Amino acid sequence: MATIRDVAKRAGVSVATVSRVLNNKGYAHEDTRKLVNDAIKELNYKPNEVARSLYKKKSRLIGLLLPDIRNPFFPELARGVEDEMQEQGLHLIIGNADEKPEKEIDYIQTFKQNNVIGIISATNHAETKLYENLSFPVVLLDRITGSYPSVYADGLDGGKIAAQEMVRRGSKRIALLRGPIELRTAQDRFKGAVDELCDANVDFQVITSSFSFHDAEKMAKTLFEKFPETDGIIASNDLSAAAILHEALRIGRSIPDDLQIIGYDDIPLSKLLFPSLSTIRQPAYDMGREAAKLLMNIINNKPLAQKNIQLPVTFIERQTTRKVEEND
Amino acid sequence: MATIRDVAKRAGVSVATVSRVLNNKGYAHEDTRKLVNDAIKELNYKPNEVARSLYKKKSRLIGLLLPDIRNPFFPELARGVEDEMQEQGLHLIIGNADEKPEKEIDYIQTFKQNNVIGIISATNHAETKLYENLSFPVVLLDRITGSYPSVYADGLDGGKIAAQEMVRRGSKRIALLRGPIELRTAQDRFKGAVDELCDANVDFQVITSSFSFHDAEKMAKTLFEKFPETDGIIASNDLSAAAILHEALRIGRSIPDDLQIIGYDDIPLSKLLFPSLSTIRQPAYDMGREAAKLLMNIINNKPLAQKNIQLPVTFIERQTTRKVEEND
DNA sequence: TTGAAAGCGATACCAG
DNA sequence: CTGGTATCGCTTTCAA
Repeated sequence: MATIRDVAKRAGVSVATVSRVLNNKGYAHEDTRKLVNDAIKELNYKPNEVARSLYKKKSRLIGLLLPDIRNPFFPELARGVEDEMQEQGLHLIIGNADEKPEKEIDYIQTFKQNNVIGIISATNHAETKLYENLSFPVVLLDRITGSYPSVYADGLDGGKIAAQEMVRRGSKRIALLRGPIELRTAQDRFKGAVDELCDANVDFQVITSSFSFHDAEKMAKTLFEKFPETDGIIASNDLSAAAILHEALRIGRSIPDDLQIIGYDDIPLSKLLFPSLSTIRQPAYDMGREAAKLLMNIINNKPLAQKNIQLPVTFIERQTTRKVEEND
Repeated sequence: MATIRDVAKRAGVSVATVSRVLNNKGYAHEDTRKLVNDAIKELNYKPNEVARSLYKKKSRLIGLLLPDIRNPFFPELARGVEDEMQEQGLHLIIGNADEKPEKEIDYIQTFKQNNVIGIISATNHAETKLYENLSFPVVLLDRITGSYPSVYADGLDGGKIAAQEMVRRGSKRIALLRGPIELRTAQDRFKGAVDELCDANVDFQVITSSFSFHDAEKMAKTLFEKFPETDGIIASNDLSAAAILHEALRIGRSIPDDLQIIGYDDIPLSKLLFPSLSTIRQPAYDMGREAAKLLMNIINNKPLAQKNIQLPVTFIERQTTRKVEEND
């Protein structure tokens, strides 16, 4: 690999000049500029990011921390972040924390050691001390705590809409899944639904469940054993909803006539389920993009319109809910 | 952040000594060693990977290139790679090439510039020149070309098994999906199936399809329009199979009585479909781990038992295929 | 067994 | 407008 020295020699100038041209900083005569640029092309020179990073204590890397790369919701977020960063000439180190704090610590360490200029985190432990004393900004994605800037979807509204749609379509004995207690986003959608259900003339049960694949199946079985009379289920995410749908069909429930299901997230596979899953859509890709933009604004010291960006959610009507007449 | 100088000062030794202790290289008196280690602990010193990397021209980073992070098969591979690397104290930069060569080039550039010590690639363009002239080893994952070491599952056998099971369970008019022509793995499973079907007393049709989410639905619709009399479908991957299953149920086909479906990959969601999807399982997680091990062996100049590692596939019987008596 | 000093490849200050 | 040079934090000869 050619170095800045090679370029300088070839162009017949000093490394300082090359550096200036490279970074469009300080003066450089038009002619020398051309000389340098030609040399750069001829040698196919690319600056060494490591050397740059060492001096400036800043790389062009962003750390992205995901809680569970197997849940299709997160790759979708990642795509949004990635696309936005790419447009800004930045790159991502994606870390999968796997819901384990040790892994998370380990990744944060790596991020630090590689001079990332910022972190976007969607893990479950951002409230803890892990993120303290960092010399670069942190943006939370799909997560909320008091202290960090964040991008998330409106969980209260999401829960509310889910409950409304469920009631409106006639379910009377509803099971409400409550995601991980420590996740503010999970609790928001839960609360939103609870509030709405309390006001409605329906019975409902609460079942606490994790977000992960592994637990979803067991949870689904238990649900139908304990509450066989349930005629409507508001799931905490699409993964759980898929497991529930599967189990419901297995035991011969008729969907949506006898049992309605509403998921949460709208992961790509939701529409491939059969019947396709009615769900509350979180704009995952856009959330990722917004988080990336927010982080960049912070890094560049741009004034922030708002520190916490909330995106709207929408009800996606598919086939696990019954049709009703529209009366707007 | 404390530097090696701080440690040296605190321990009352030179930076050279600290470095030696740090890397267990060269001599160091037991007492000084302790002195240094104490200082390291007290200051909570972590070596600056960037500086290290600049001097040695080697980082502790591995590049992992994925074609499509939204296809759940790939996160599974990634987990395998990640876990193995983590055990070796290495870290991953995951790049999502999105099936676009520009993105791939861009990531390879980033990998180079950040001194990765190796790349594991699962993209669709490894045959091209992108990977030439790299100063570090490349391992292909779920991909095969002549020139690079690789880890993959036995596609010929996979296709063969799928066809056997399909025929054995009584399908007579089979649609065989053929994945992307340029992917050797896709063609292997296709060929394996074709060979088997040719030998059997059945009709079959070939339909070419991509692996992506987006195209799956359209393809499914077309399939049933063009070949309504089909009674067995061998899909090119689980995503396509899910789309086909969805469409089949939508148009009222009875599964598996009237139509059997066999997928490929065994992504986590396959068992959550209803009926749950019979499929050919590729050991994705293990493939990831093996690829990581292979790469490390190459990096460490260990003798290789084999340059190309083929893992076995298995038929996972679920509910989109009919039961038959076992006669081993 | 230890330390001084020369890099690694870039940036940025300061002098000219 | 341009060039010399110290510097970023670490590793590795080479001498002592």
